[in-house]
Amino acid sequence: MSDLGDYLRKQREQRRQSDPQFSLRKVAQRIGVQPSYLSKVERGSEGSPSEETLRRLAEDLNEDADILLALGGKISTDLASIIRKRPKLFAELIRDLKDIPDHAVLRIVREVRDGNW
Amino acid sequence: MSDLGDYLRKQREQRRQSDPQFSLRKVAQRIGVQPSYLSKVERGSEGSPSEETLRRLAEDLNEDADILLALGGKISTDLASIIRKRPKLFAELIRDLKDIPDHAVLRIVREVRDGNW
DNA sequence: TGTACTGTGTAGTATATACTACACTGTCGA
DNA sequence: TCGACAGTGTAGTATATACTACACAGTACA
Repeated sequence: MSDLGDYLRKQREQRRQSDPQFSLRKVAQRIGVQPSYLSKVERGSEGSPSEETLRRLAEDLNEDADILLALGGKISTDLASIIRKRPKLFAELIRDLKDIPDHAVLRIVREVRDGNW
Repeated sequence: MSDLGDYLRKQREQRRQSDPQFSLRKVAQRIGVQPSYLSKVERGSEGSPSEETLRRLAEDLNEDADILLALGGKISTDLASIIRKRPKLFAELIRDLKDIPDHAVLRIVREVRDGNW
């Protein structure tokens, strides 16, 4: 039911196979939430955690924060703030890139990185 | 104090000079909010209106919705959803574009549009 | 067999969001 | 001077968000 929940449980269980420190309760304690809450999040019977909590989860599970945030229906505030500074420009770009395949977008990323602009 | 409020008031007042239908009360009625609420929004003594309300405002004032949303601290849900579908890719791209000047970003937009990818 | 874990269910809560309802005051033209 | 506008101030509200607190049942191992 919940993409985020399924993903989190899968990753945590995997980690848990080689390290008992990745029980639900231990993770919950490390990231600073109640185990019952994390349990509900993993089973999708709760809305998405806050950005802060998702970031702590990402760090603890060694996952990419942007991915967890996306699965939780959020966008990193630093990205949002970059976009908000030039809303028309980024709106145009992002909508244009909507249907462009990954490899082509990656080529643009590489071009930008190389300074070919 | 409020960028959004200042902007809205300025645009509305300007429109009002040539068309009395742009009084605060008239606009409020057309977009479906109480005049007192719009008044507070324009003076920045209220948080940002919802995306829906900002969109109606943009339409009524003939302004760009992405700009009003940005001033209101929001990002269009359609953009957010495009990003969330490929979070790593877009996160990387957007962070890389953070300090790239407008004209260079525009060149990329044009390239994408021309299919040079 | 007990104690030390595991995950889960139920109920409640503080804070924020996005407004409404209504009364009030001021201005301006007829 | 009055009626129809204009904008504003105060108070209240429904809903969502992001959790907590605590009790409970099952499993394992010493």
